[in-house]
Amino acid sequence: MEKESKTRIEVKNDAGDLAPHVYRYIRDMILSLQIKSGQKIPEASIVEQLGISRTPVREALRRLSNEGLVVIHPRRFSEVATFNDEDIVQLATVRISLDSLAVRLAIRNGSNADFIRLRKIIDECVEAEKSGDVNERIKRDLAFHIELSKIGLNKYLLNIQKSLVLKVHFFLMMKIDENPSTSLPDIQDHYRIMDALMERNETEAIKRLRNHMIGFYGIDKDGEAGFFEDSDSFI
Amino acid sequence: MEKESKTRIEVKNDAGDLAPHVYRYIRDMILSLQIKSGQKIPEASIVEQLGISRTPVREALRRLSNEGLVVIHPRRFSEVATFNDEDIVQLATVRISLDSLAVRLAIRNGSNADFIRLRKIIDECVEAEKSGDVNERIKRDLAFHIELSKIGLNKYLLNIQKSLVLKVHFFLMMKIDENPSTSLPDIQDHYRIMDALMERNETEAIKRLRNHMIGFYGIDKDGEAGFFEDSDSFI
DNA sequence: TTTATTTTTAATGTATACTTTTTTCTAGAC
DNA sequence: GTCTAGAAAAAAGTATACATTAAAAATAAA
Repeated sequence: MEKESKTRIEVKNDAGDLAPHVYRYIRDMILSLQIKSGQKIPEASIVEQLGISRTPVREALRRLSNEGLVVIHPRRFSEVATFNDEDIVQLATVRISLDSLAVRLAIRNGSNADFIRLRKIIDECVEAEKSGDVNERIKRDLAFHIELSKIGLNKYLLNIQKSLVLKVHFFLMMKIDENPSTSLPDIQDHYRIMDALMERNETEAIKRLRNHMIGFYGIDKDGEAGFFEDSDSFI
Repeated sequence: MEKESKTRIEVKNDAGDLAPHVYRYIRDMILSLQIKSGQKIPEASIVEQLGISRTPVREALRRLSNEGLVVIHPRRFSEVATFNDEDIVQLATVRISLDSLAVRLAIRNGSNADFIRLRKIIDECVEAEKSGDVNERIKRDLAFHIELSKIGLNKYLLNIQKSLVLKVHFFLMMKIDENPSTSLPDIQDHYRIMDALMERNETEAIKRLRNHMIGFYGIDKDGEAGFFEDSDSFI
């Protein structure tokens, strides 16, 4: 009761804009594994937790569905999406293509100041790892990839990357929850990519980026991303 | 009055699912230029046209906003999105990366039957061009790229491509509306890409695909800024 | 005539009421 | 004991009512 009314007040603070709040609320519940894969998300439960009406809740759920974090079964229920290993390979496959593009664009459009900002994000990721905050560790890891796309100044690329990264974030949190000793992508790789970026060495940056992702996602030559070996040919 | 009730009945036919109908209704209004770039889309106008309530209309508008065909100004109004040449260069830049990936995946996962289906789509596009149906001509042209992604069996790639192609569709319709003599992408290129696909010649297929898109959109080989300035080939 | 202020209006955001469908629970048959 | 049928409940889809805000209009002041 006490908690409910508190939340209500907080959400109501900048009313007229409930849906984005609810969106973040549910999204963060999912990313922090307070609701897990396959678990139902009844509109009523969110309504009751936030003390608002169904309208903005439905809007938030639809948006999350669009982003693939929630699956809506019409007239039945909404549930947290499930990602299997095949899904993640598919995600990674697209990400490798787009991150490669991001590197190219970043080298063309990025200033040294941009790259220094990028390096700072890696530093923060290292900090998070030291402190043991896994969620923050993952967030900063992925923030590197997002920032890289930002530097490229292509809004469509950036939007797509955000949407993909959101799902990867959830997947990694899940994996770690299942098995706390799950290894994460090697942060040091990011520094290596950075070095190539600052030298404006596109080929090398892309090569390191691909190794980084292919290595982590375990995509072998027979897997989908095996193609990426000889592909500095395109674009 | 008469028209209103007719539409209402039609929409109500499979009620319980109004939002998707409304989504398609507004989307097709936009793609067919019945509502043009920058024009406002008051919820009330759709409500009145379809004889339904605001709820599913709002849902449809939000979805269109997610897909970038509509811009929602909170508490003010929704309008049809505007795409300038820079936007289209950015879109095309991402598409080239993703279509290249699509070619790789298609060669890896596609059967001969898949490619025959693909060729049929090109044939239909040629038909549409002969018949002078510009909308169908564009639709079939883009259907080729969508089908190519479908063959690759990567759902994330496919979703992204659909979303990008939707915007390109609108942009091309707009350009043709502004200047009816606007040239469209060369259909024959699709046959050339097809040939390489059937030979499972990845390098050649990608090369032809890139030439196809770069040629039309006037993007330089670095995947960066376009050259609309000096190319009257483009619009 | 112009500009500032107030009022009105029109539009969106939110809450609630109503409808329809799906699920759950229970009673009865086998 | 389980299976089926029907009633009851729960949940989502839709419609409508209400609240809030921003634009437009109207009025007042300079």
